[in-house]
Amino acid sequence: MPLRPLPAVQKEDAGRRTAERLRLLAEQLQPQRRMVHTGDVIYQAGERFGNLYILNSGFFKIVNLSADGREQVVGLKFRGDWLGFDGIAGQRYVCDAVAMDTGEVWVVPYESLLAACAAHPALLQMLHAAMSREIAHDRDSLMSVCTLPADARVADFLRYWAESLADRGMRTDEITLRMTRAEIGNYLGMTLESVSRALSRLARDKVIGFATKGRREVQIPDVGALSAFVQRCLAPAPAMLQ
Amino acid sequence: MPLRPLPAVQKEDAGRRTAERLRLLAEQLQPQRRMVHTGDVIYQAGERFGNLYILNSGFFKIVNLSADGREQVVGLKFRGDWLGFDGIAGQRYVCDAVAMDTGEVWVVPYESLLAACAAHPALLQMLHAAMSREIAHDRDSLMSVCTLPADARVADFLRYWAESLADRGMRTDEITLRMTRAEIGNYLGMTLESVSRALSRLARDKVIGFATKGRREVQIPDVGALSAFVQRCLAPAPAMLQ
DNA sequence: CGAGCCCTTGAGCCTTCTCAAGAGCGGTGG
DNA sequence: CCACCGCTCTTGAGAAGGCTCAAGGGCTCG
Repeated sequence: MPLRPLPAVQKEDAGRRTAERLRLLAEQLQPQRRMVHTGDVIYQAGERFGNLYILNSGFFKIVNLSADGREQVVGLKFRGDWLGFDGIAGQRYVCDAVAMDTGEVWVVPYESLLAACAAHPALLQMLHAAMSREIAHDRDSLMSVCTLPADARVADFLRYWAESLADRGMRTDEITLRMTRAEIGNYLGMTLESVSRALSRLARDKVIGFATKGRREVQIPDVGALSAFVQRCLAPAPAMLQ
Repeated sequence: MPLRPLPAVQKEDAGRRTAERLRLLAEQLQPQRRMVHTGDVIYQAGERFGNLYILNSGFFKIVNLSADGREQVVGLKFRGDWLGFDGIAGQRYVCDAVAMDTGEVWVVPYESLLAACAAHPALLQMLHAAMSREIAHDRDSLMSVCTLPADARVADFLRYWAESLADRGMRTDEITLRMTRAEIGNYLGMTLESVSRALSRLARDKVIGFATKGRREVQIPDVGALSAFVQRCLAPAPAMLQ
């Protein structure tokens, strides 16, 4: 039985790849840069599509709205991620993109991006890779929500957040959740109380720790322990012997 | 309160659009055509990426596999849909694509597609629109699973299936589910028993009907009734007065 | 120092899952 | 032709995970 994701070899160059990609994009697209602050909305469902956005720093959440008023966080975006793909097909965005922190986004008019892609095939490759990654990740999200019990979902969420940071060369031993319990619960399909209980259990099991002040900072001494915790949730049989 | 999706005006030309798109693709890409039968696997997780596929007829399911052996249906594909986007980023497919019926897929080598796109910008537009649609739909799936109770999820699933057929100009008053209760449950994050109970309830409420023989065929006299049922599930207050 | 959030924790309830039994349908072989 | 087998589906009863409701504590900011 295969038991570990093992996300390929990339230790010291974590983040360098992202930085390199961003450098290339900046160079070839010369995008307009725009500072954002917590709560800023970069685009909104229903708004006419025109730009894609590249996140140079900060964090974003993507919020989906249904016709009947349900509202759900369906994605999280980190440095190097693209935003706005959902708008291409219908020429209107179908989600809101909301900043969860101070940061900088690059504005890339879709039409001029296409023009640039025609000249630089590597650009097109990056665009497609970004869309592909988003599709693959959305599916993983769906699988987590569908197949994991609540506690494991929270653990997997933290693992995902930590790994996203690690991929970009950022610290993961102490991370700052940019979301309230309610937002996390919304993203994971559970209530804020359940999120809180799950975090308490993770802390009790020493899989995570809380900083001295505030429960927004989470210490993750070992990301692998989070994966192990998920596995433990999936194998309910305590396996008394052997 | 906005209460109805109202998916734009497209009655008699439903399906014509799809057919037109396919005609264009066939013409410009001259793809290799490949017949498939129920259970055939077009590509598999881990396999080296090279081709995208366009579904000309039949139905596919996309199955995601986790490192620890969980398996989940994360997508359904109908005529005109593209398959294989998940493989672009990592140069390996990360899902299985499995035929649920006899059908025909067109094989489109990614590299030659890019070459064709360079010559025909409309092609690139179609490619991006397909990827964009997939991203938007994956998010809707996540929202359904996260925000709807079991019964509503099943109703919404039927609505989605019926609308997918309608968009392609196919009948929706009587549809044949290509999936077992177990597969539907897996896709929706619930057990097969819950799916069965939900379908029974939908039938009892006359929102759907079952054909004389076999419970695989579902009669949907009015797709709108499915949406209404979803709304009813969301508004638990019986609203006794007024 | 008080107001407004956000978070935690408990108790009871409800939806959904689990386990189990049985029916319907289709295929196979005696 | 019919008996049998395997698979799928339905339905019930009981268990349980997660939700709802409620109370209380901690931060932050004015």
